[in-house]
Amino acid sequence: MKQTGKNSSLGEFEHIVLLTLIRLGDQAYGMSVRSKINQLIKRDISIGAIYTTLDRLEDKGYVKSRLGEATARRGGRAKKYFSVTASGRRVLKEVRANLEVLWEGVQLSAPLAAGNGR
Amino acid sequence: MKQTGKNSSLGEFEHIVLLTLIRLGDQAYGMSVRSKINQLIKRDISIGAIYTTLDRLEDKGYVKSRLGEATARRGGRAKKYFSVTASGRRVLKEVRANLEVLWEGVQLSAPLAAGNGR
DNA sequence: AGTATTTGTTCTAAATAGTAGAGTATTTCT
DNA sequence: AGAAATACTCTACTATTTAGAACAAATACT
Repeated sequence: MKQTGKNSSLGEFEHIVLLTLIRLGDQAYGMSVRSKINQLIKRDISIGAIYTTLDRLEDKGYVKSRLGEATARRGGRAKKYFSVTASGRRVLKEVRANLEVLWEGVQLSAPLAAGNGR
Repeated sequence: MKQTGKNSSLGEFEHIVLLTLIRLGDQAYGMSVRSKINQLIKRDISIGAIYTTLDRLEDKGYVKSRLGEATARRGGRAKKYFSVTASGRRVLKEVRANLEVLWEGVQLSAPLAAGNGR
């Protein structure tokens, strides 16, 4: 009875988006996710990239969405809010655990023992 | 003068492979990378997946390879050893830094207010 | 009212990354 | 020589990432 719960992995960007959604809480929607990512790490992602990822994440059941109402500001049209599901949090936790194992003991910095080059 | 040093990011699996190479040190070659990954995180990757990723990583300049000699054991044919370049370490460092920022303050665990599960 | 501007999402197309597995080389053991 | 073991190559395919134009809806301005 292989309880192989799928290859619990996340694409690199899916990982980023999921974390950002959690960060933004109830203020997470396409545009805000985009600017938050741009703010947190220096990476300018197109808006299309955000939505395709959000959609895929929803297909996988890692996020769910709800439609909001328009706000009273110029162009403030209805937003589509996203939130991370329990399943999404679980996979995030697993990915994190794997990363911790993989990074454990890895020392980047100085190539000390490399035999003084040559 | 945009010193845009590329979108320093790494695919999810590239990330894993790079870390594993560092772990294995001078004993890193296709087959050992595969079994090491399988050992560290529970993930059974095909051998083909390992090599295509290794090749791609080499194209990007994140790893370099050298050919070893055959060892005196049944089937011990010549191995192709891989090592992470300075550039590879650099990108790894950047990815790590980004991940740290993204995870900062993110609390997964208890959905306290979620209404007792379900 | 009519139109420009702004905020926001959809859709489409294309490039990059991830994955499996069969095929090919060697090498030792019997 | 033939079998078994270790290792790498190659090919094909699927999934993820990415950009940007198109579309929608709401307010601001004249």
